[in-house]
Amino acid sequence: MTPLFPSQPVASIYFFTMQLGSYPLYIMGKNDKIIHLTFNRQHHEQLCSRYPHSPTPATTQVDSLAQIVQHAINAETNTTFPADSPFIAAGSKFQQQVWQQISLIPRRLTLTYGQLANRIGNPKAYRAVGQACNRNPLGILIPCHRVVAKNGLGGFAGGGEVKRWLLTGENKNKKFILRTLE
DNA sequence: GTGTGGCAGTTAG
DNA sequence: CTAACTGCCACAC
Repeated sequence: MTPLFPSQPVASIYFFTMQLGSYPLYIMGKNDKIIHLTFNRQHHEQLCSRYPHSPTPATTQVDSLAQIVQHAINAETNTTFPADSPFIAAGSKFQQQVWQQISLIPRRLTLTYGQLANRIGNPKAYRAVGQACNRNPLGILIPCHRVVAKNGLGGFAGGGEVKRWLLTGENKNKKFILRTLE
């Protein structure tokens, strides 16, 4: 499996899962910050096994992070680029440029991989853009589901079904509700 | 609609 | 260092 994640361990971290629509959303927190967010179960399990973490996060911490996601998922635009995650810092220059550009895409707008490659001044790197999207450590907060193929949906680490559901929901101006698991 | 060749960045070996 | 991947694209049928 590809080393998608930084090799250095991160202290004081915890994991929890929430539910968005019918899809599980895996969140990795450190203190009061979200450092990783994905729909991809495999990525989540890799992280769980790689890093020592608290088995039972404090409720206040979980609630606080959940609120951040709940707000971000319905926001018209992303206010700030969440650069404080160590997973962002561990990305290459190219990946950081891609993630930065994605975070500028507002609700109900999509860019193609090619258009995004143009925006970072590397028009032929559309394929590498796809790879960088795949390794986005902060799904939703960095809305990589808004990057699509020129003729079609394109891929999604959490599965095409989730990507399509997110995009149609946004187009209908749906308010997404994040729920806790029982 | 399908096939094919090339693309750039990243990682594995 | 090569080789082998991709969340792609253009262009040809």
